[in-house]
Amino acid sequence: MVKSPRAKGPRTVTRATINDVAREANVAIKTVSRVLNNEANVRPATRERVLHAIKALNYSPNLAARGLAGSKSFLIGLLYDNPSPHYMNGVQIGALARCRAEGFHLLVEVCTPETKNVTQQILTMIAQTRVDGVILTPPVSDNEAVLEALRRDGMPYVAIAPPKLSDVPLCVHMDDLRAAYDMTTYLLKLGHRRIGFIKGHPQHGAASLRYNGYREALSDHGIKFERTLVKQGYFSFESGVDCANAILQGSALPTAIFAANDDMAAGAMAVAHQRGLSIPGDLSIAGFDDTPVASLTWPGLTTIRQPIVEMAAGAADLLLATIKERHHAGTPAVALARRFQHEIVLRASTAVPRT
Amino acid sequence: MVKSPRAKGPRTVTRATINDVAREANVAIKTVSRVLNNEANVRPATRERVLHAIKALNYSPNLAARGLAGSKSFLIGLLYDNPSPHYMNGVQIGALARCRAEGFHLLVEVCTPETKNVTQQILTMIAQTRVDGVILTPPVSDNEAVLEALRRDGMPYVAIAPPKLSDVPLCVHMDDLRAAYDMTTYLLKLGHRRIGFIKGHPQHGAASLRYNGYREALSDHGIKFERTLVKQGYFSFESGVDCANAILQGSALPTAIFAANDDMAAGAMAVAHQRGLSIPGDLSIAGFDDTPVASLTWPGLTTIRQPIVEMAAGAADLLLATIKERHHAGTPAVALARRFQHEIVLRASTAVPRT
DNA sequence: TTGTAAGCGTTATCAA
DNA sequence: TTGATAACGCTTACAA
Repeated sequence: MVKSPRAKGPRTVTRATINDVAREANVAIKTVSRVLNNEANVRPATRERVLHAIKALNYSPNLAARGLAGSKSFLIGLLYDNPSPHYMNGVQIGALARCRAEGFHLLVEVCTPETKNVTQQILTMIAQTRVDGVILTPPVSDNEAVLEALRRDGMPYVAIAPPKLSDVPLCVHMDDLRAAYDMTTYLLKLGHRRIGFIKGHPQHGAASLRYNGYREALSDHGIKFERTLVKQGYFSFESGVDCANAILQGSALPTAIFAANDDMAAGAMAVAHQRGLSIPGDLSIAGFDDTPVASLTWPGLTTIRQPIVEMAAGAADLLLATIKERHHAGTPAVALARRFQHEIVLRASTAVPRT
Repeated sequence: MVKSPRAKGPRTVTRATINDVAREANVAIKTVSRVLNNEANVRPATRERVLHAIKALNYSPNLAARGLAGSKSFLIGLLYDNPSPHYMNGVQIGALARCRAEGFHLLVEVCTPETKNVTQQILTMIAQTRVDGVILTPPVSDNEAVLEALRRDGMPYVAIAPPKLSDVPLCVHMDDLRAAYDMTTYLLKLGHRRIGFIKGHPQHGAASLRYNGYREALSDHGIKFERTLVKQGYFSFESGVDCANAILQGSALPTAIFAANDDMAAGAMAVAHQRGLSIPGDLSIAGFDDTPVASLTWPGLTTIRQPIVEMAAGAADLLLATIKERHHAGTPAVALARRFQHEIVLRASTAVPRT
C-alpha cells in the first residue's frame, strides 16, 4: 500500500474528466457523453472504445457538472420530520436501493416545524440542490401547504402514506383500515367477544382508519360496540399504559386488547404484567407496525407488518419513472397510487380466551 | 406566486441567478459572490443592497455551479452499513443539524458488503458526488481498507466510535470500558456479589471494551470472577435469551445480569419472566445503549445512555472545521479524538438484591 | 472596494 | 454516426 508522505495536501489524486476519456478513446467529448447517457447513434465499435477508455482511466462523471449543464441533478430529496427510527430506517433502505440502481443519490433533509416555515425550508433546499424529485414521509406527507408548494414549483414528488390519496399525484400506501379489520377479525375468530381498542394519535391520518377497521369488523361479526372498551391514546408507550389501565379498571374486563401501534401495545403488556394478568392466558394483546419492540417483548407481540422497505422502494420507482418520463417529453403523468399488502405477524401474545 | 396553468411542464418556475441579483443590486456578479461567501472588502452599504436584491428575487445559489467552479461541493457523505435504526437515526439528527447550520447537505449512502467491494463503492461515490468529506459510522468505521482508501484519496473523514483511536485522524467516541465499569460498580454498590455478564458480538470493537470494564470493576472491588457467569452473546435478543438461560441454569444463581446491549438485556428479561423470577426482586437486569426498547420493557431497563446525537453533531463539527481549514490553506490538521460522556439511566430493572 | 474575464466538467445545439 | 462550440451558474485569478 502506498503511504502518503504527508496527510495534509488538499487533493492527493487527480480525477479524469470527460476530456481525458475523449482523448484516450480518440473521439469527441460529445461521443463520450452519448455513451455515458446511453444515447443512440453510436457505433458499437466506438462505444466499446469509449467504455474501454473509461475503465482504463477509472473515470466517473462529475455530478455537479452534469447538473449544471443538463437538467438532471441525479439527486433525490428525502424529507422527514420525526417518524420512528424504525420507520425511517426502512424508508431509507428501500429508497436507497432503487436510487442507487438508477444512478441517483439520496439527499436527506429533516423538516423542523418548530424553527421555521417548513414550506420555505423545502423550497430553499430545492432551489439550492436542484434535486430531481422528492420523497415525502409522514407526517410531512400530511402537510397540505408543502404539497401545494411542490405542485406549484413543478417538482415531482411522491408521498408515502398520505392521508388522502386524491391529494397527491404519486403515492404508495397500505390499507390501514383493512389491516385493522383483519386483526380484529382474527381475534374474533379466536373466540374473543370483548376486545378493547387503544386509538392512535388523533392528528395522524392512519390512526382513524385503524379505528374504523376495528369497528367495521365488530359490526360485521355482529358484536356490539362498547364505548368503555375504547380509549384515546397518542402512539406512545405511556399513553398505552394509561389507556390499558382505564380499560382494565371496569367491571367487565375484555379478553383482548388491540392497540393502534406497537408502543402502546407494549404499554398494555406492562400493565397486564403489573396487574398479574398473564398474556395471553388472561389477556391477548395485539399491536400494529411490527417494530423491533414487537419481538423484544415477553411474550412476543402479535402485530401487523407494514412492508416499509418495499413501499419506499415502490415510491422511489414511481418517482424515478416520472422523472425520466418528464425528461423525455412533457408526458403529463397520470396520478398513480400503489397499494402494498400488509401481513399479520403471529407471535405469542394472542391466543384463544381462557374462559 | 405564479400559478401553473398545467401540472405537466418540466419546470414551472424560473429561478433567479447570480446575474439577476447583480443586475438588481447594480453591482458585478463578483460582488454578489463576495457577499454570498462572506468575504471581506465589501462596503456595508453595498452588502446591504446585494442582500436586499437576494431577498427580493428569492435567490439561492446553485450548489452544482458552486461545486463546479469552486472546490467545495457543500455535500457531506454519511456512510453506514447496518447499525440499529435507533443509532442511525440519532447520527442523522445530530449530523444534519450541524450540516444545515453550516450550509451543507447530507448525502446518505449504504455500504453493502455482500454485493461488492465496499472500498470501491465508496470511492465511486466520492468520484461522482465530490463530497467534501465523509462521516463513518460503525461498522464501516471498523473497516481498515476503507480508512486506508480514504486517506490515500485525501478525502477528509471522521469516524464515529472507531475501534482504535490511533487509526483515524478525526473521531468521536465514548469510553465504553469506563461505562461498563460504572454500571458494574453501581450493581456492586447495590449489594450484588454474583453478577452475570452477557458479552456482545466478538467482532464488534466496543463489545470487548464493555467486557473489560465489567472485569476491572469486579477486580477492583475484590470480587472473584466466575467464568460460569459469563456467556458469549451476539447483540441479538435471541442470543440474550440463550445466554440468560445458560447463566440461570447453574446451581448458584446470580442476583444480577448485565448485558452488553439492550436487546440482549430484553432477552434476559424474557427469560426471567419465563422462569418466574421477578425483576428486580429476584434478579436485577441492566443493559447498554438506552435504545427505545429500554423504556418499553416491563419493568423499565436500567442502562447506559450513549449521547449519539451529540456525538454525531461533534463529528460533523470536527469534519466541517477540517474542511474549512483545509480550504483556507494546507494546514496539516492534527489528529483529534473527542470523547463524550456516558450516563447511567436508572429505571426499575435494578435494585438491592432480596437476600 | 469593485469589476472583468477565464474557466470548472458536463449537456445541448447544430452542423458536418 | 460524429464533432465543434456554446451554454449552465458560479468561483477564482487578476485588474482597475
